[in-house]
This record gives sequence, C-alpha cells and structure tokens, in this order.
Amino acid sequence: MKATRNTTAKTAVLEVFEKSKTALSHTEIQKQLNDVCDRVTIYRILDRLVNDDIIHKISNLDGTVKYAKCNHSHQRVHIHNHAHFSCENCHEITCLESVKPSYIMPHNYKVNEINFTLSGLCPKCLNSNI
Amino acid sequence: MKATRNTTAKTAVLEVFEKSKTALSHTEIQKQLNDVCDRVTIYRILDRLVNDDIIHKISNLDGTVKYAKCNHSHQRVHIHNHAHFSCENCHEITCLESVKPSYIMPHNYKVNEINFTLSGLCPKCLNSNI
DNA sequence: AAAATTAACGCAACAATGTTGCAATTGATT
DNA sequence: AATCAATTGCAACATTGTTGCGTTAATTTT
Repeated sequence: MKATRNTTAKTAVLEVFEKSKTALSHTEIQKQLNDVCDRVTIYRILDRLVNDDIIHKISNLDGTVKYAKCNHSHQRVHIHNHAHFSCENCHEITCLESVKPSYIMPHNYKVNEINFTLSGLCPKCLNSNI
Repeated sequence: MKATRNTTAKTAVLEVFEKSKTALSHTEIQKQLNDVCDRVTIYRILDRLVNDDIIHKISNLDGTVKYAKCNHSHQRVHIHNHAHFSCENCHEITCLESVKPSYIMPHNYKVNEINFTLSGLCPKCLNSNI
C-alpha cells in the first residue's frame, strides 16, 4: 500500500535500536543520534517504524513512552503480547519475550492489543544491593 | 508518618471520582471541577491520592495517563494487579477488577507493581456497529 | 542517465502536559 | 485563639508531542 523509503535518518535510528538491549525513549534516541536529523524527524520515523511493525511502543507506569525493536521471527500476524519489565532503579525497560500472561476476559469485549508491564528491580539492580 | 489534610479541593476531586465510572485524566478532572482550584493543585492532589492509595494511576498504550478510584475493600497490602480496558473508539478506560493475569517470571526479578492494560472495543462501542 | 513523482525532511511555531519556587492561605493541633 | 505546617495560587519554566509548508532526496518512470 504505502512505500516507505530507506533514508539515512531512518537507517541511523534503526542502528541505534540494533545496538541497544533495552527500550529507548525519543529523547534517548535523539541523544545517541547527535544531530543526524531534526527532533521532529525522529518522531515521524518512530511513527513509521511502529506502523511498519518494525518497532513497538511501550508505555510505562510512570507515563513515559519508549520503543523497542521487534526481534521475533517474521510472523504474518504480529501481536505484541509479551511482557515488559521496567526497573524502578535504573529505569531501563526490557522485553520479556518469554513472559506471556494468561487471562480470562468478560464477554462483549474485543481485545486488539495488550500492554503488560511489570515494574520493580531488574537482576542487575537487585544484585547490587540498593 | 505524613498528615494529609482534607481540603475543599481534595474533596471536590474525590467527588468527581465518585461520580465517574471510568478512569479520568488530569484534563478531564479539571473540566469537571470548573475552577474550584488551580491546574497545579490538581496535579498535587492526584499525587497525594496515589501516595495515600486512594486512587491509582493508569498509563495507556497511547501514552495518556489516567486515574481511577480504588474500590476494593481495604486491604492491608494493596497491589493493583487487576486489568484495565481502554476502548479505541470512545477512549474510555475502565477497571476490569475481575481480570487478573497469571504469568511466570524469570528468576532474579523483583516485581513490585504490574500494569496490565488491554485495548480494543468496549461492549458499548462493539454493539453500536462501527 | 535524466526527468518526474512524492515520501521524507528541516524549520518554525504551536499545543499539551507536567514541574518548581515561593509567598500567602488554611486545616489541624495544642 | 495561637501555632505549625500542609496546601494553595501564581508565575515561570521544562518536556513532550504536533502541524503546516516549502525544500530535499529516494524511487520510479521514461
């Protein structure tokens, strides 16, 4: 339908995701890009990548929004039903690909998407006795 | 420890929550309050109410933040482990008190809080064929 | 390989949301 | 009634996200 182009800015953003093990906010991406492109462009690239199903959006308990690359095998129908972990100490958000919640819904609801975010202490911060 | 006071502004905010069946954003509360108090005051009241465990904060997939009154019986230790439903059509967020996800966590994580938000169509919007 | 098409960009300006400092007010306590 | 500190209003600021528009550049077509 659409024709998404491979621009230098988009490539740069994707490289940042490639390097990062954790989810990134718009601001964090901007810092790593070092003026490769405008702030607005990053917003637009993120929107496009979400639409193209290359990254997904995660909204944290504290209201911050982050993005992470989808590193699943290319499925035809793609639902981000895995959990995310948000560390209260280092504020890193990581995908817990293996954690998939099971639940029972009341009737008459149509569920399209789920957001399952757990927060607490990540292994790194848990072991460095806070 | 602290001494939270019962002010007119706080009472007004609580009345708004009492009347509402759905979760409310700061803006929605402000509109219903009709200049009872300043915009900043509402932010501070919400912070206090969350701290006092009277309301809880819900952050939606789209990044919007809402608050809802906790209408559970007064438990000593209080974890908001129920789900929330966010309608993509009417944008209302409701608590699904009965829906509690079960999941298995990897070791070395300490989970303090969970945020389980489902989005799609609520019964009201589902039945009014969109 | 050049021309044509249009997605993507930069810039500026704006809108929404949340935060902070400080003096004045007011609820609770003595 | 006097005291104390939590709460408020105001102003100013910070952050985050959006929009319009003329220009640039990635693809496609010729």
